[in-house]
Amino acid sequence: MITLAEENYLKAILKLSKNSEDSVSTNAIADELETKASSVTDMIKKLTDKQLVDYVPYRGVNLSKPGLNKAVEIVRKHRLWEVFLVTKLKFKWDEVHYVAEQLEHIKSHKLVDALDAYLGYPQHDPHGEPIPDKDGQFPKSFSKRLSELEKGSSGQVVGVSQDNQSFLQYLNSLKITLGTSISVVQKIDFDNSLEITINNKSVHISNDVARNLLIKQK
Amino acid sequence: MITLAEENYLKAILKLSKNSEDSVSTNAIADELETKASSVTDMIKKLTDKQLVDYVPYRGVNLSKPGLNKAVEIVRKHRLWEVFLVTKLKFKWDEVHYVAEQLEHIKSHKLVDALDAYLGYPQHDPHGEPIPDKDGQFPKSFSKRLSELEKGSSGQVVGVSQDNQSFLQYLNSLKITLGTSISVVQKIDFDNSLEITINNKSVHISNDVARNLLIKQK
DNA sequence: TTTAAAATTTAGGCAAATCTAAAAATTAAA
DNA sequence: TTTAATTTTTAGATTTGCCTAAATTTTAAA
Repeated sequence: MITLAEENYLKAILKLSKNSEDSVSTNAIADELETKASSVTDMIKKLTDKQLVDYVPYRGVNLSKPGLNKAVEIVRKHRLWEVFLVTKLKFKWDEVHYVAEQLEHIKSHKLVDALDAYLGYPQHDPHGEPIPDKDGQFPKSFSKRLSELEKGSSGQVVGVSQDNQSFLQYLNSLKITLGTSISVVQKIDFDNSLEITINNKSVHISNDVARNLLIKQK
Repeated sequence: MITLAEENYLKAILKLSKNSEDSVSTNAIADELETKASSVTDMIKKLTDKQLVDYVPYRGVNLSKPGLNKAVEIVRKHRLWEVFLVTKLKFKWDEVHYVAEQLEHIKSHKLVDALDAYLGYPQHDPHGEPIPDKDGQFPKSFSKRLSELEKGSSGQVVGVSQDNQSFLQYLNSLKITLGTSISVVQKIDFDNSLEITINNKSVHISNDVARNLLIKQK
């Protein structure tokens, strides 16, 4: 049996793996889970024993095949529940994260598949993030990060790659939501920040924000 | 904060309280939760410290006001989720218990209330058990236990007061489900078992079964 | 009412998941 | 390339929830 704490570690390692090719460091996991590096080392040993990760001391961890499957399954559950909360229970897109964090740990394959069917096999969650299918396959994406767009180009927001509440609330304050049209007016080399236009209004955003906005170009 | 284990204890104590007026004994809780009496004593001390139960050593426990509220809230969540699973996700009435046991611990008042509204404020779960409202009030019941019916009287099954899988599967095998008409042909004093008629077929059932079948008389 | 049986609590331990402080290994800087 | 800073691991504790075995209290039986 895999414990709740173990599931959270697997999910964190998956998330951090997506940021780079390298192995995931102990400190990065500690930051992500708001815990101490020594606790992470302890847990990684347990996950190694269960063959859910591959681990070289001082060199970081990678998810094993079964570990990756498990992590993807948790992401699938999290995002399906988010769809449920927004489309059926009328939650706002910045209110769902905390509850989905709990619901993602409910154990029942039948439940997940029934929920998926009930929701009409959605491919994206309310933040535009892709939902893996029953076999762990992610839908193909045609979006780019806003930070990757050239000066002068434009497109529509189709998702975010981070769903914490403060980020989403900041987007709300900028009047950025799914479907918003954005054009890149200026790219500032110094700090990789951007001057963009939203509804004919000019706004300056940091690279941190631009990197987490997914854009589909026409 | 109240832990998962504590919630399960409160729920067990509430369930056992309904069987009699007396305080709930350590052993009864141990049986209900399939744990040891010594573990129960430990936990009861913690619940006493948190003022969720009143406890007299060697004499048993009772839920305090806040403990009762908490327990009723858990029952409410359990039963609402059961309704969701059966009416929306098309689970069978004997498949929902295990999943609802997990879902009942999800923490979010907004979620419970939104779910309640989404389901149309149901008053009974798929087993016919009453669902307390937001304020913890149970709907009035007009049903009796089958074991309380007189010889010769009859009525319809409107619920069960136990939802474990083996019981529900036994009912299925007897072709007893919600709405089934039952008449009491004979009451056997010796063991309080019953001779009953279901769809013109005569069946013998134990008191254990009769006590957990809720009947509405015409 | 004394004694035997049953129920309950206490004592001492264990595993999971966390922590702090100290030691070891790696990386970066002089 | 040696040293200093940073990262990671180890050692030793703590809390929660559970266990077994022994002691205590209550209940039932003789």
